[in-house]
Amino acid sequence: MLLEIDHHSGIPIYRQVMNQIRSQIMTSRLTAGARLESVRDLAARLNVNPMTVSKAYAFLEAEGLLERRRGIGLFIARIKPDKGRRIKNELLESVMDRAAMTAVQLGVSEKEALAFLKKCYKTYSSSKARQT
Amino acid sequence: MLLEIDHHSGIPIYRQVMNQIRSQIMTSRLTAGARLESVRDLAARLNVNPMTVSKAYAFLEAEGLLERRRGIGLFIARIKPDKGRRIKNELLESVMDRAAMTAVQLGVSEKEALAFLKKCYKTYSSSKARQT
Amino acid sequence: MLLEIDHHSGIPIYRQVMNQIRSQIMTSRLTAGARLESVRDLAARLNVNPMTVSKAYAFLEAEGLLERRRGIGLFIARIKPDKGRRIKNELLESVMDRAAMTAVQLGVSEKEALAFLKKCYKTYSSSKARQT
Amino acid sequence: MLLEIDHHSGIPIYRQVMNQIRSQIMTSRLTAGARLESVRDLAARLNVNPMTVSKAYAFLEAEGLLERRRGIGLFIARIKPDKGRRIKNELLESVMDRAAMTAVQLGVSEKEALAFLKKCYKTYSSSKARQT
DNA sequence: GTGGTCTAGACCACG
DNA sequence: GTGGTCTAGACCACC
Repeated sequence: MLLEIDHHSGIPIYRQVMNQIRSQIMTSRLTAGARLESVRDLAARLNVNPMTVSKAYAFLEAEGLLERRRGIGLFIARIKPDKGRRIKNELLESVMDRAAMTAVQLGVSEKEALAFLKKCYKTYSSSKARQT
Repeated sequence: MLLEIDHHSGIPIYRQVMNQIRSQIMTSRLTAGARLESVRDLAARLNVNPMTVSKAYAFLEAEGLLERRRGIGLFIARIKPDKGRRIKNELLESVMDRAAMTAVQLGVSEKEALAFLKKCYKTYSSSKARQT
Repeated sequence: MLLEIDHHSGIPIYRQVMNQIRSQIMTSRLTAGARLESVRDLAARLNVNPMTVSKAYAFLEAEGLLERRRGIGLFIARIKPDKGRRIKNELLESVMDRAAMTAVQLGVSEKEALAFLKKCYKTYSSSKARQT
Repeated sequence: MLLEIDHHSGIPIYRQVMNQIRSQIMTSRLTAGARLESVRDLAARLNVNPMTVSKAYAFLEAEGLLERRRGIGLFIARIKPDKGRRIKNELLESVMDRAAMTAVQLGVSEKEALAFLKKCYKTYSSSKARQT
């Protein structure tokens, strides 16, 4: 599992872990039934405290994205497509909402705003291509 | 000066104050040379701690958007059109960047992402009442 | 706020805290907008580590039952009646389901099962009356 | 012996094994004197760790429901009708107690609680296939 | 003052 | 081996 932690971003580590795992599930890079790296292993790999990883896993479990099998490990839950779409929309909405709000406040026209997003999108999709 | 604080947004209050003042400067609703409300007055009016307002003012001063005239008060700084555009772009870029990143991570197509932003934009441009 | 912790029940303390707060919200003993006891205060009162209380609060916040106001404290969220009812049903269903399952497995008739529940219900509702 | 394990239920596997065997004894599907499957055979058949089965057997033996005959195997113990009824009652009481407590805490009326249990009972008595 | 995050280390239940 | 819980104590941001 590819995870990248930025210790200087100001975003809590456990949140970064949550976001990245959630996004990998949403984009089917992690599929239902797959086993997650163990808490200890991931913690060692990321060089953080096991409790930090455990916290991320616990919240994702509360969200219904992960399932525990006692004494064995944590697995990606099989979720209904419905729910998947809803989570996706919520995530997208929150960020788009914020972008739109800022644009309007700055007096940026709709056209400009869209152009800006387009530019940023291209940057990310190409950088992702490189990673893959 | 019209300012609205949302105690439930999770965004630090001093940030909300900063964002709204900055956006009013950028959109010329506050013009160079105008005097700002005193820390105590604004704090009383918004029903927040004076330190919170003071902090917002201090950061805006550091950004060069406000000018402190000792013993008199704070005023909107004259900024070069160049700088104005740069600030605007920075603000816009940060939110758009985040939006694009999320969209890409979620596997949302460029087209979808743009449509989503468009929808949110319309919401905000029509109801400008709710500002953060 | 009345909270009782049983250190010997085997149920994690943070779960006990969650359950009791959730139930108090559901039964309107804690009403929307009310401020919760601070993490440190509650921890001191229950004689547990502050992180344990914090954990309970964090999960309830993730459930949407609590709201944070930065630097001020945690408050009961205003939730839609809809959502309240759904949560109530989920809680009730899980426990009734288990009871029914056990009864069926033990070969207990429906009539007997209902009579048994009735008896237990009376015990609890009267003991609650005494507490109030 | 028919046993079904649900790896997703969150209930410890050894508990599931215990519950099902106990319920089969209580409902005379397993009768006194019958020999139990060996730990290794049952473990292989359920595809679980032998220690898990062994643990379940050990607890049932401690409860007096099983008898160990050295070098031969485990057998269903002869239990007095009295004791059988007591065990049955204990099991039933624990779940009903919990159900009643939850209902009272949630402010659910006795009538509602009974109706809810009735509904769940019917679900289980019709589809006995899924046992825990 | 408030809550949030992280660490280090102990102990437990489960398989 | 797995994850879960709890503690004690440090540090941070916000008000």
